[in-house]
Amino acid sequence: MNRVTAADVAAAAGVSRSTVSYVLNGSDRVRFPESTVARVLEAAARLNYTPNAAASSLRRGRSDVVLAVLHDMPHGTALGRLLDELTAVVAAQGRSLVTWAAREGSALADVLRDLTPRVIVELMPFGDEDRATAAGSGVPVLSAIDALLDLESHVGAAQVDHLAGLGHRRVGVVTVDEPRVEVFARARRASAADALRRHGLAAPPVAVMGEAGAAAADVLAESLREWTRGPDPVTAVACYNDLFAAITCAAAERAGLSVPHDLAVVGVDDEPLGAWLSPTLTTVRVDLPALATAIAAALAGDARSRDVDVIGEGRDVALVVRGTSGAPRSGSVDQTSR
Amino acid sequence: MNRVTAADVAAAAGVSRSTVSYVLNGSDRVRFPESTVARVLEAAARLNYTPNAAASSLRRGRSDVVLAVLHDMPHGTALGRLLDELTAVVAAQGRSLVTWAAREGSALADVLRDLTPRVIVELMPFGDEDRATAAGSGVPVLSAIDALLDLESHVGAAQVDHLAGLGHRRVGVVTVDEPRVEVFARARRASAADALRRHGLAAPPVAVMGEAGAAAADVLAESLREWTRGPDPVTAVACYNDLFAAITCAAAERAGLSVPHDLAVVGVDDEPLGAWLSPTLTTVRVDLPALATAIAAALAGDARSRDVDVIGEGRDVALVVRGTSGAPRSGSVDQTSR
DNA sequence: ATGAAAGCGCTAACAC
DNA sequence: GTGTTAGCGCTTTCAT
Repeated sequence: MNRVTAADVAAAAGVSRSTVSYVLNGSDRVRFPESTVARVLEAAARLNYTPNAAASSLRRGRSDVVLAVLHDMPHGTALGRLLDELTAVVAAQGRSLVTWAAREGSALADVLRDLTPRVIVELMPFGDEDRATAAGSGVPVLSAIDALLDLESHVGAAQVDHLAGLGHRRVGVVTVDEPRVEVFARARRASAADALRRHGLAAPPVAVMGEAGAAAADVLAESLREWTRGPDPVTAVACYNDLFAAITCAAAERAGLSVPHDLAVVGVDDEPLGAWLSPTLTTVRVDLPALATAIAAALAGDARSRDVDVIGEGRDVALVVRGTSGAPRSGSVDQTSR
Repeated sequence: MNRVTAADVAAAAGVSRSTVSYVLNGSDRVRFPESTVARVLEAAARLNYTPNAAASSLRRGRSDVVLAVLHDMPHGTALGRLLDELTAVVAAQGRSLVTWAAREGSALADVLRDLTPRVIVELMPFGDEDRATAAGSGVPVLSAIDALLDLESHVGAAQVDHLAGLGHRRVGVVTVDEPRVEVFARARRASAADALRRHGLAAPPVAVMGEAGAAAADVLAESLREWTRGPDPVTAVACYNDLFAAITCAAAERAGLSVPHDLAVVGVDDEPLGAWLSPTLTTVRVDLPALATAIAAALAGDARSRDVDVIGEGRDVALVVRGTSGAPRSGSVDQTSR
């Protein structure tokens, strides 16, 4: 099947190629009589004409493709929700959002050889090389990193506010050691630590987890035993995400701690499965649709050559209170009254 | 910043535009002296030259973009694994895989106006409209649907084989009513039913679930009570995926059934969180990397204008045996001996 | 109101 | 070996 070009449509409609272009692009500059428009439209439909995207972007000097870049980190459902929403709002702008997952060994330069997007949306922090590529390519980069970090900075706070509100005085932090999410993990635990300070509580003990493999719970159980020993035991844990919250619950059981009575656990991301753990998982849900909208708005404002930072709103973080969090058992040791 | 073109590089290197093109594309037809090559490469690097993808695909008459199409169904981590792997193998072919999520209201035609991929990979069944668009666009479609269905047809069988092997004689099925995954859900439950027949067991009672909302477990608990009533109770359940398996476990508890003693439960997808449920979730893991490789191989064979079906291999399905599955309690009622 | 014509940046056949 | 040249299909200015 030979591709149908505008010339074919023009011939079929008995007009020139430029008329076809005008009619199809609905230029405001020129108005064509109904009959001409109808003839062109009919011919285009009959021949199943699809404009050549490459020719069109070459001539216009720009494309209507928006490229969202993330990496191959096994991500939960949260990022999927963000991408779905982003796809929709970008589509509403008459552009197309496609996603590309960077991997160890694959460079942004590769995809930019095959595709010149109108703008690149940075959803995961670029490495130095990719950053240089993006900068040199002349394609504007819309970075969502600051917005994401802003959101993250409320995540740990939401966890701690909830736990402190329940009366917990010693809170531990379970974080993850994984380079690709390091920046987010750091933001989450930093905001948790900040919140603890704000509540006048001690700095948290931190357990840094590697792979979420089978041994993870044993390792963590050891930390929990240590944290809960002594006169001033940890009674609550703020976890990096729901997966590690689930592991923490399993670790608690192995350490002989009952959740939530001996230990309250709070995750992040509101994974669907978390609602069906027993006890059901208390978690922090981030409002990704709102972030998608913010990104889309920045996109509409059309970052020229300078990067644009989306400013997320702090309240786009909501606690989902379920079974793994409750008040500490009969007050802390240092509260002898009552 | 004005875009650097091949002409700029040519001027800087003191050669013609075609030489630049030849050198950069490494044509086999012509061989240039080291010095020329070096000069061109140096100039390109120094000017930070990026070829214009649109011009290049326009001229070549094709692009090196592969477009993977799926829909906005909230998918688990399994599909993410598939996409990551696919991105990698496609990159190894010197092409770029980008992903586009179709949504209610957004059409494939929209993205094809902004992007002309070399081939479209159909990961979720197209609707009639998108199928027509794809066909009319002249872009070959590589459908992974048949391969996915082939895989699915082994999923239910793997669940049932495991359960029958443990001695279960009455097995129920929990499936989902969601148009976007209907074809896969049907394949899973059909293969479970087939397997039961093969084992000489009765056709399964089927619970069709809607949303995985809070009420889901109550609804399902009612079904479980019914199934386990009477002389020939259901002792095991094959679930659509891990989420519904978790809901089934919760429902079992509400129905006063102990998992796995009164009821064995098997999921699908090997969601990371499933390993931390209690009891830990037995599940079926599908070998997506193998599927990605198969798709990539078909891609390399370069579907001309006809669609190509990837043939998946049945053994790319593996049972992950964990805590929710065990032998039925002291044999079935009809096994009076022993 | 419509058409002719000039490229967008690149590739590749062909000439020198 | 290297340069010249002719478009790929489209948009858009400028004539008519």
